[in-house]
Amino acid sequence: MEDVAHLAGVSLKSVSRVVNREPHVSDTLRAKVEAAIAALSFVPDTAARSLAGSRTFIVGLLFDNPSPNYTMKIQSGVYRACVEQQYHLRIDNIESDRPHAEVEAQLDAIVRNSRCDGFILTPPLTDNIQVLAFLERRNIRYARIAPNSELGRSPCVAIDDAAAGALVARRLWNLGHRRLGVVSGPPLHRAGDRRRTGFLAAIRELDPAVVVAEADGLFSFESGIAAGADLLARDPRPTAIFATNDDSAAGVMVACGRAGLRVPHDISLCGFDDSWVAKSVWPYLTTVYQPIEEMGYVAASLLIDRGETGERQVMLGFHLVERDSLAPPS
Amino acid sequence: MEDVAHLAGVSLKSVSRVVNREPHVSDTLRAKVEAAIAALSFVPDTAARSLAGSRTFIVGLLFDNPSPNYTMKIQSGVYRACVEQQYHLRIDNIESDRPHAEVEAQLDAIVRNSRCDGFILTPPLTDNIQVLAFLERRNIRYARIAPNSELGRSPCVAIDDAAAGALVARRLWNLGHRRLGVVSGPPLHRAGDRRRTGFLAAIRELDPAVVVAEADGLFSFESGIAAGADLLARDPRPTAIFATNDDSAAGVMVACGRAGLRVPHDISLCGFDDSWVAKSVWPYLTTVYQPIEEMGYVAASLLIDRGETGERQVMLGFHLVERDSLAPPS
DNA sequence: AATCATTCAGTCAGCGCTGTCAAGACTGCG
DNA sequence: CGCAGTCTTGACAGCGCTGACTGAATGATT
Repeated sequence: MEDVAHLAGVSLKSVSRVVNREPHVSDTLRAKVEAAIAALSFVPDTAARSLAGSRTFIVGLLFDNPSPNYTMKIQSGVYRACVEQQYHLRIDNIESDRPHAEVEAQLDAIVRNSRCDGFILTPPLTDNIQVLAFLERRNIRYARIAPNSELGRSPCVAIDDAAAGALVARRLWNLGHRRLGVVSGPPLHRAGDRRRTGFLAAIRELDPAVVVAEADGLFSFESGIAAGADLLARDPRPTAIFATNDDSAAGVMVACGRAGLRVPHDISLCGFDDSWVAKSVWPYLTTVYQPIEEMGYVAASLLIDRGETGERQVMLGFHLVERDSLAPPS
Repeated sequence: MEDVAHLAGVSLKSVSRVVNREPHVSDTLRAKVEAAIAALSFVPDTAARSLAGSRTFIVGLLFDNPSPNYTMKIQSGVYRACVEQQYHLRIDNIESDRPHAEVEAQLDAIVRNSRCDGFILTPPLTDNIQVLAFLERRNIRYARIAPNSELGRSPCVAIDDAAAGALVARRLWNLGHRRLGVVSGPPLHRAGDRRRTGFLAAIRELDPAVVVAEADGLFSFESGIAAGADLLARDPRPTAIFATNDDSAAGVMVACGRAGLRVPHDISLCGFDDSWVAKSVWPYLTTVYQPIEEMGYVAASLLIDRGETGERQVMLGFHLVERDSLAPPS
């Protein structure tokens, strides 16, 4: 930095001002400094910055029970935001199903150790009141991804799961399906539940007389097989099934195969997530895309911007990805 | 740290010595300091350590084209090693399929920006000579995961892919299969090729007269469908197929389904990786487990140990995970 | 014309640790 | 018993940057 200051003929502090985009810097000075920075391809030292200043230029990403696909996508979005803003990304893992005290200890170790500027929370951490309270007590900023409660409590980013469920409902309805089935997610997964209730509500609105067959799923492939078998055994048998995530949809597809039913000729099937499974089954799964990578990006941006911009709650879009698992009832 | 020194009645430097496990520290002093550290639950400040010293306590993990599953597993292994050694993990992404100069620029930005103690390289970066040369030119340490060439060039960790291929060959042979098929990986994936050649060599040894049907795959689901269809059309039709990764094995399974063949009753199928796909198909795939998470762990340990321990090249074990896709020929 | 507010640039201490050097306490050996 | 050599501890500067402060110059206000 000294070299830069020398080359530009200004003080160290002025270079610092330019680097940090502080106000009260004249255009000529800024220009000189920027030229010098470019000439020397100067990069400020993160360690020194965080030691001297109050920021650390690190955002922490907290995970729990990583579903590889989801986790990876969130991470790459967060990473992209970090690179753009010259921040670093630190990953940490929490096992939130441990006893209270132990979770607290894990958190404590992480925050002591990493002095992040803030954390990004992914489900199920997102709705873990204990974690939220801990962070608030320590006065640590955090942003949440896909929270299910107390949206105002922190910056957060999500999609409208109920509306997405309704979208699927309308699509199946418009195809002509009147005997519908739905596979739920784990009991505590509120987002999954909102997909289900949104679906149900939309059908009820279309025709209150239609009853939708329901089966319990756990968002796993295996649970999808069971739920599918369950649904297929109903009388009358559904002509279309909405599984609230892709893994269980893949399971339902296996159940269909075992029952001798071909997708989509004999039965239509729709998943949710547009995860990697959707293209690892045959036929390729029609599913709802949710912008997971983008959610990571937005969450990180929210955190880094330090509330300078207005929006604290961001709702992102979603859309149906039409592939090969939907058809009119035969 | 000052508080610790005070409480233990020693100098700052002595605390530093204990924290860094430096030699020439008496047991009594160490004990005093450790007690004080525990009492105050002191955690050294990483920023200050890296500013003052030569180490940064950060290991960088370099990725390219993340296959979510593999990437996640590597990452969690590396993470585990980092936590144990009080290091931090930084993730960075390289797009190595760009032109030479651009890759160089990406690398340059990363090393300038993050001053890591070393990097961990995953395939295909592992065998990218350009990346290796760059790091060496800058005198930056690195460890490689599953390299295919110049093993001695750096610390690295891998499995014996050829032996794993041979293991599959013997298993299928012992089941009684004599008409065999194999699905290869992408042309440049050397590890995949060694699985294939290891398989072929083992069969040749068992009976030189047996010819193995071969089909080209790309490690993708879709390519597996095509390769499976190809193999199934041969005359005589193979009774067992070895796909050199799980994704293509899943594709082969679809091809079998479409051809009206049931796995494993009509045809046996073996994958490789024990990735998450292996349990997202029905029947569950018998496959070769390779300790991906462990490879990440070992690579990070190799990097952090700074060559103090002897082993620079570590070969890890693998084993067959018997699930439901193998049976004697019908 | 005098006063005050505001913008712009610079000085300097110090963030929390480690590397270097030096001094004191030992040890072994002639 | 003395001297070189080794082990153990401490003093202190300084890593590269930023926050708090100071001072000068400019503009706005009475």
